[in-house]
Amino acid sequence: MSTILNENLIYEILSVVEEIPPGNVATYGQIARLIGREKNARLVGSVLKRSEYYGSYPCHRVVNHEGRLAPSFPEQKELLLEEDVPFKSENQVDLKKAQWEI
DNA sequence: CCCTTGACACGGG
DNA sequence: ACCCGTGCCAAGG
Repeated sequence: MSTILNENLIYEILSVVEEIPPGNVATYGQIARLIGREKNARLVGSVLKRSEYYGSYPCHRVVNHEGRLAPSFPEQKELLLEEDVPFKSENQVDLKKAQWEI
């Protein structure tokens, strides 16, 4: 009963992440808005941090509102480059070109 | 129940 | 571009 919120959140967040097309990225805030929780961007991050526990999701396609990559996720850059995601600088995605448009 | 954490966001300087 | 303060809120201790 009391864990339903947690489970719903994880499900909603991961099902949005799953829909990000290859070659595009979404921001934490964008995902939060898409699930109707605009102010919960930090929560999106903490779910993705342990997303491996829930299965295989393209969590490398999620960056912050500046296009910066996630700390403690060294493989992220290579995974994005493999999909030809455009970078603006060494560790910053070009959001103008790469952000997922709904 | 209170306190701290945090893969965030946003506005200022 | 960088650093800082503030707001945010579920989760974990």
